[in-house]
Amino acid sequence: MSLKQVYQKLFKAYGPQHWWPADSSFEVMVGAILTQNTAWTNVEKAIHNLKENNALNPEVIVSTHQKRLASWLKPSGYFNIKAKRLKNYCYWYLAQGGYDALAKLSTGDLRHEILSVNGVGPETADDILLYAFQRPVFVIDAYTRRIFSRLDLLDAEQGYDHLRHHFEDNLKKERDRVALFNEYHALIVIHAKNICRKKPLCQECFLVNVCPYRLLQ
DNA sequence: GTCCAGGGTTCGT
DNA sequence: ACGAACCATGGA
Repeated sequence: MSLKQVYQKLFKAYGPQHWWPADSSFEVMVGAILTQNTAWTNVEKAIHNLKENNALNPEVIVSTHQKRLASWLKPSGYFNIKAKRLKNYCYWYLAQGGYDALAKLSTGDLRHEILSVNGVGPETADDILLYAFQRPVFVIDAYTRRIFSRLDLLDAEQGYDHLRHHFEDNLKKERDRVALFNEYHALIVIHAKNICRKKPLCQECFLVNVCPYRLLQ
């Protein structure tokens, strides 16, 4: 089975996911940082708090005391470290001249820049590149490793960039890779969280043939 | 009560 | 290279 075929099966099974849910590109970036190692429903509460305090913009975030910012982020967990990371990101974001200035950079340069922010690692950076800057980068997360290694479509022990390039190169010829990668990552996540968790047969990976739901056969 | 989320990133060893 | 630390919230 090819990566393209897996995508087609996922799309047929679940349909379009309309990611990333947000009112602005900045909200996408904030969400990408806050969702590190935490459930999305909790991130929504934290973003709600920011909106309620008119703080969903980089200027307010950099000028808000970390303790106060952390109190708004509390529902998303790791609030102290995330307050720090969010401020780091916003300080960098403003120093770079904001969205329009950053959007002028090549994808490679932009990725390198984003990764220079303390608290932003490869997955968060790629979320931002793909969902906020519409760049054709493939996001690798724990689900991607688990599902595709179970299918023997990748080696889970490989490093992040190796796996990312594996997907990007394999899908190089596809049209509109931004839309494709956008939907693909969302489908992987939705598939992983929705199906088979209670079923022993497909606890590790829901894409194998034994999956009782048979969604992907 | 236990487990697990769109579970990642940094820092110390 | 590997483990530890960071953390809230609710549904299964």
